[in-house]
Amino acid sequence: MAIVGIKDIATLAKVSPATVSRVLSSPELVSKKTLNKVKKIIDEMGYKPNRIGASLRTRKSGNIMAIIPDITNPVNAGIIRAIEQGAQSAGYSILLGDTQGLLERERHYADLVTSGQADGILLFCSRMPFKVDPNMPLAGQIPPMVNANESMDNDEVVQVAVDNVAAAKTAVNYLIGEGHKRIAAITGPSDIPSSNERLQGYFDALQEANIDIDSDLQMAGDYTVDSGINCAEQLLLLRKRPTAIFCFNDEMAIGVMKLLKKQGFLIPEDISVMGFDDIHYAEYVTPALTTVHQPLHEIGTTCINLLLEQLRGNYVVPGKQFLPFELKVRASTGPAPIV
Amino acid sequence: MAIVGIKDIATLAKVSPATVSRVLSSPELVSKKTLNKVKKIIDEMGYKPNRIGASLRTRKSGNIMAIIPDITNPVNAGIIRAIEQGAQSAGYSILLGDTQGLLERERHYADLVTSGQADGILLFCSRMPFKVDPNMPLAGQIPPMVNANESMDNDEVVQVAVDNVAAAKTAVNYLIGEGHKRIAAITGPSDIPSSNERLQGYFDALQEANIDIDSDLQMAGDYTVDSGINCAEQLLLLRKRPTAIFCFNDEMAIGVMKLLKKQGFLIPEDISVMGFDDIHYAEYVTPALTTVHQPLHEIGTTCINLLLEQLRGNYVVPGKQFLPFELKVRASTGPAPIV
DNA sequence: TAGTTAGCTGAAAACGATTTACATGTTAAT
DNA sequence: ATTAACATGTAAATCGTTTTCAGCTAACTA
Repeated sequence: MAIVGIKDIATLAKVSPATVSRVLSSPELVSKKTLNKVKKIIDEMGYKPNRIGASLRTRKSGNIMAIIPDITNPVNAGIIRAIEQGAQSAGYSILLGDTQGLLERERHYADLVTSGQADGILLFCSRMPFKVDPNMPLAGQIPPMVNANESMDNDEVVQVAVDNVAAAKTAVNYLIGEGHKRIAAITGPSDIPSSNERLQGYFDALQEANIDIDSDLQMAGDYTVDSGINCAEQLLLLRKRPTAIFCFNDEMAIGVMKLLKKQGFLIPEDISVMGFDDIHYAEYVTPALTTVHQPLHEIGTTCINLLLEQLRGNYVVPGKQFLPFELKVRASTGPAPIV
Repeated sequence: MAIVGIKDIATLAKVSPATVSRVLSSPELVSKKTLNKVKKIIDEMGYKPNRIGASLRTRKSGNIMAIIPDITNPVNAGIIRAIEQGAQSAGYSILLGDTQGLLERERHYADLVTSGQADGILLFCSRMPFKVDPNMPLAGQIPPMVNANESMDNDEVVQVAVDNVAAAKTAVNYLIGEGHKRIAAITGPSDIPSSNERLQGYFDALQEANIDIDSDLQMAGDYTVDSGINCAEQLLLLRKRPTAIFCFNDEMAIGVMKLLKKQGFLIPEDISVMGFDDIHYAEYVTPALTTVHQPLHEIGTTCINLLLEQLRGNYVVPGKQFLPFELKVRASTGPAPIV
């Protein structure tokens, strides 16, 4: 493809390659006359500078590596979309790595930075993909990086997310406010920080309201619709059923609703269902799902901006940066049934 | 980061850089003894070859550019996921370009190939992002490319998709078989090939069944939930309402169902609703949506395989390659109401 | 023993840009 | 006329690999 190089342009324009390079990257150093002459030739020949050559010299690839556990998850897709926009308008391209939760693949993709293919990392997982010496300050040991959504257990990392503890607490408080006392929680996998944080919020809310914690009401799901169904089944089998079910994501809430409807339960008259994430479809299931809204676009732009800032060589203060969540009350929750 | 280079390894191992390179890429050319010695040093030093340097020399970037109109569309996300898997196991990384339907951005991303950043293109849009001379054979004018889903109007391009005409025809035939005679169609944007193909299938089915085509029953949506709602509103205002509504994607079908339920219509007793795509959530709306299933994973793997084949330098026969669709009959469709 | 051959290895030239250091030419000031 | 300052342009080094070509050694053949 790239049959025409900077030397060809230089020859045709009767200048040196250096001048052509300057025309492209620092035009203010070139006289108007030569500038136009060279630009014209570049246009005529349809010359596109070879980025690889430039990268080698400048040690910048112009790429950003995004490492995501699952791109089909609408939460991730929404964030990625915003990120991609921000990256593109700063002249960066996004390298996408879908890891399916495998550490091995997280490492593989992280290595692309080490090997010069990318200049920074957006990490949507909770594990550190680089070998680091815990006794040394982290800065300097890893490339520019922002950790999003699933937060890493490391204060020195720049992190962006919703305050899962507070968000879950808000959700449960709302249910308590509706008179619910037996509130079940369907969690995500126990090794996922977001799930544990939400569980913490759930505990906090119950404790503050002096409601006893009943471990029968905590079910471990895995963020899939099917696991929502399974957990709901278990909950319905209990002698003392919950009057509300708080699912740690919308997918599981959808599963729960599916089962409840199948068994003839009325939502929310018999049992209230609360989700988390506010995915696009939450609004369109029946009844519309009450859930905690995550500001996907804002998360995305915050991530990319924090990363770009680092790439510009500026200091970014590490630690968690929380973005505002919002409780979306819809039709799947209501007052606790009167016994 | 990449503080240690091939020369450092060479020096440490007391061999030449050439030998180190051979250890990495053609170990069979190196004696066992040197091989082990060099490998050990590489390991110790945690050396990762700089891909940019290698790319410059080999003229291969190891990247594949995927150009998608919208990553938040579950259909695209599903396909991308399969693609990403296939690419990674062949040693390629995916560069993601979300264009939001803008030709300008399609071009921008396509240029990444021209500038050496990527070796091939996966194109999910229907416009040719390269300047081509229509009088010359296409091969040789463009880089390795596969066009997916939204088919380009060009026989010389390698294309992968579901046969939209046949799929839509199957869907409508099913409705006709259920006794429907007034079948509405809510299309996508008129400049999107997939929508026009589905419309063709709709026409074909009606014609074969000798059902008059009523242009009042064709509404132009834009593949969003809201447009489904709007179009459905228009349809309900008609003097002679349809007994079935065929939406050209599931999103719009979800919108239609939302409005129908709000207005108190029974689905499918009063009006049947049919979707297209079979997105994950189609199964979980109420009533579960009858729709045409697209084999996302298969589309993805076929795409990437056809591209990899080209990247290996092998000839791939151009033209459309159809993948099998499947009509998923669920609860949103049923027999036409008796008048 | 000399001549091949096979198997390894190293030196050096790419790849395509950027950038530093320097040269040239022009203008203005002394 | 001399010099300084500035504008503009050039040559050459550089980035980190791969790969060609040639050279060396050791083993094999005649």
